Amino acid sequence: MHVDMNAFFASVEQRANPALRGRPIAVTGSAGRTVVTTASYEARAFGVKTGMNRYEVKRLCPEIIFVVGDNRKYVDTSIRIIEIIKRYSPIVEVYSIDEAFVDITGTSTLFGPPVKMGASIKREIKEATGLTCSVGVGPNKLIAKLAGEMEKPDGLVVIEEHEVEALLKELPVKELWGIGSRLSGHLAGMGVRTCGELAAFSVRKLKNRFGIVGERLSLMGRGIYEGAVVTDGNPPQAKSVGHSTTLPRDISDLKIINRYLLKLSEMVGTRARRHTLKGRKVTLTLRYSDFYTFTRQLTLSRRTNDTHTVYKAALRILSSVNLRCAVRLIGVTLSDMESNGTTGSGIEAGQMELFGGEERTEALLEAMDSINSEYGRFTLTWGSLFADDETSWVIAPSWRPTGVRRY
DNA sequence: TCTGGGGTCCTAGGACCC
DNA sequence: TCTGGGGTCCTAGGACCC
Repeated sequence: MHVDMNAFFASVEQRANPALRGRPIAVTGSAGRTVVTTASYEARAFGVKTGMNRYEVKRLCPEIIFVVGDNRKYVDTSIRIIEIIKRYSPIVEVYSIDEAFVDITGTSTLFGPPVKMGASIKREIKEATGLTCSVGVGPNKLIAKLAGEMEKPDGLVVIEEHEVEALLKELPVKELWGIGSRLSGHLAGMGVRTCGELAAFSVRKLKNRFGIVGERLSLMGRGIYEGAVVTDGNPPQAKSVGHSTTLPRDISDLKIINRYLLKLSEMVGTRARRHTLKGRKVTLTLRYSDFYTFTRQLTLSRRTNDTHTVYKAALRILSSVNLRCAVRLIGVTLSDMESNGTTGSGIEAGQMELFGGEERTEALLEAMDSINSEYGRFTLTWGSLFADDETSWVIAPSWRPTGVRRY
């Protein structure tokens, strides 16, 4: 079963503020250069979509109401919804803040057939939060997800195994979860437009063209999908932790860029430490004013989650880049993670501080983290960040209230 | 005053080693 | 009568997702 909240952020805002109900609203971040994270159904009627900037939206829908997103509200709501879902099955994959897969194989003796169970979940969520969702049921995650997409908002669709083939026959491949615009474009170039055509197409040719993905594509065309519903581990293991930000304006001044690097490194370090994760690879992402985006990566000698070790690595990478023009976006990511452990500065032996520098660093970061977790982030921070200008903290729809991306 | 932010997985080429 | 074959690690980029 797939449970997908309808226009989640926008619906939460409309619940919280009656003046927004029935009106076209768009939830955005707070920064000047922001985009729509969710549009209400009233706004969607005008063609407003996720990812649009303010000007596009305004052009399509002059009466649009922009609402700056409020992460706290979405997280609280999401947690309540997940609690409800978990009453129906222990196997719940929290796929994003507003979406979950549930393995309901064998729950029918407890909750009746899927239709009944789906209706019951929908009712409980509605009662607890006032929000609607779309529920899809199928023989696997791919089909359940597809079923969920078929009726929005407030849908409930069950697809039986024997219905799959007929259903997919004329369905454009792009509608399948995992086939995006690029893949569907390539497939179209090969004369494959529908799932039926995909299923009938030569597996050998697909493999030649797409490698490992080709084989999966062929199965997907037939509605076959092996991926299991994976309950979040405890603790869940993140593969990478990163933060990036689009600057209020394009910047060439290295001093300012460095300050952002420190800030981003601190955010990455804090989050990694909270999950007791350490990483060996530091990636710097830059986007130029012309939107050209690229990454540069560096492997450390030891894993770390220390803010300054990450920061120094990011600085080192930056110094190896010849900036071609002004920078629009900066990102820092820590990857190649391993759980366990404390802070560990991971600096080279030659630079190793004497007299327990590492322990001091750890103690310092621990103290900072605990203060900031109690009083809010950046309550206590590095002196060079004092001059910082406003930055927005947008929540991504993929952000998870629990598990890997928990703050 | 165009175009956010957080992830995962896969590929491909080069360095280096035996 | 040119220059194998196996492997690992590292980096960069691209596709996909919400």
